[in-house]
Amino acid sequence: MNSENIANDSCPIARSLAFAGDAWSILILRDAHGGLTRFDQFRKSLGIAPTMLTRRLATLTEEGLLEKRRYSEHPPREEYLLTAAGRDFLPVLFMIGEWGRQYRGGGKLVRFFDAENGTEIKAVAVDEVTGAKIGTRPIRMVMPDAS
Amino acid sequence: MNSENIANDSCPIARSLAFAGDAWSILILRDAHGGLTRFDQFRKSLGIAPTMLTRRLATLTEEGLLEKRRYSEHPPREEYLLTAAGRDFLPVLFMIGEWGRQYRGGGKLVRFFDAENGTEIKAVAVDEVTGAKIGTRPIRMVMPDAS
DNA sequence: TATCGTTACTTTCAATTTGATAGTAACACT
DNA sequence: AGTGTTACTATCAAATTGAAAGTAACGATA
Repeated sequence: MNSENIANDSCPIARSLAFAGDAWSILILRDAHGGLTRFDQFRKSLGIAPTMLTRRLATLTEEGLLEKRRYSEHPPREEYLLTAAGRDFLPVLFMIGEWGRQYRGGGKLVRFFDAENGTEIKAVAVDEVTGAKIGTRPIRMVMPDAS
Repeated sequence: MNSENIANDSCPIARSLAFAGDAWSILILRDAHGGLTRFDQFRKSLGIAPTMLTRRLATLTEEGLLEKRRYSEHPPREEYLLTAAGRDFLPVLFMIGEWGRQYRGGGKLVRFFDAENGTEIKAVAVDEVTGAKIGTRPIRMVMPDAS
C-alpha cells in the first residue's frame, strides 16, 4: 500500500464503520450469532444500559443487520434476528477474535470448534484467489477514477 | 453456537474491542497500514480534531499497536509506526472492508491488488486447518472451565 | 381480586466524551 | 524580521453515554 491521503468516502472500511463502528454494536452482533434474540438476553449478557440497548438495536435494525420480529401478539413481544447482512458479519467477528486471542489473550478464553468434526477453529484471512494469507504479500491500493 | 449468556471477560472479541473498539482507532490503523506515520498526515486524511487524534494516538501507543519514534531531534518531531500487533490487525481491516464492500458498496470504492502478480485481492476468512470458509459450517462454542 | 413477576422498553438527568476553534512551542526558511 | 511547518495543548459548547427509576401490557399465583 502507498498513498499520502486516503479518500474516506470511497473506502469500504469507513463504509462499514459508519454502520457497525462501535463496540456495543459489535458485541450485540456477537451475541446474536451466539443465539441471543431478545432484549433482556442482550441486556443481561452485555450489562448494557437499556437506553443504549434500545438505541443500538434500533440502528442495527434500520441498517439491516438485524430484523425485528413479533413473536407474541398478547403480550406484544419482539425479538431480533440476524439478517443475511448480519450473518455475513461473522468473519469480521472471527478475525477480531483471533487478533484478541493473539494479543490480549491472557487467562482463559472462549474457544470455537467445528460442530461436526470437532477440530478447533482458527480463522485466518486469505486471498480467495491465490490462497495467500493476508499480510504476507505486498499490496497495491487503487483509488477509483474520479469519474 | 449456543449459549444463553456469554462470558464477556473470557471473550476474545470483547478483549479486542477494549483496545481498538472505536471507529477513529480503526481508521487510524487503516491509514497507518496505508503508509501514514505523522500527526498531520492522519489529521488531514481523517478530518479528525487534533484533540481526538492526540488521544487516539496516545492510547494506540499505550496499547502497543503503534510506537512513537523521534525522527528529528531539532526540531523535535515524532512519527507513529505500526508495531507487530498493529501490523497483525491487517486481516481485521480487510474483513471489515469486505463486509463494507458487499453491503455498503454503492459508488466507486478503493480496491486492492497483489503488488506482484496484479490479481485483485478478495479477502475471505477460512479455518486454517480445514480451509472451510467461516460461516459455512456449524460452530460449537466452548467456555473455559471456571478454574 | 390483588399482587407479583416478566418483558420490553421510556424518562430523567448527571457525567463523560466529542469536536470545533484557537492558540502555542520549537524550529527552518527567506 | 516575518512566514511556514509540525505537533501538539487549551478552552468550551454540544452530543453521547450510562445509571437509576419508572411504565405498560400482560400472565401467573394466592
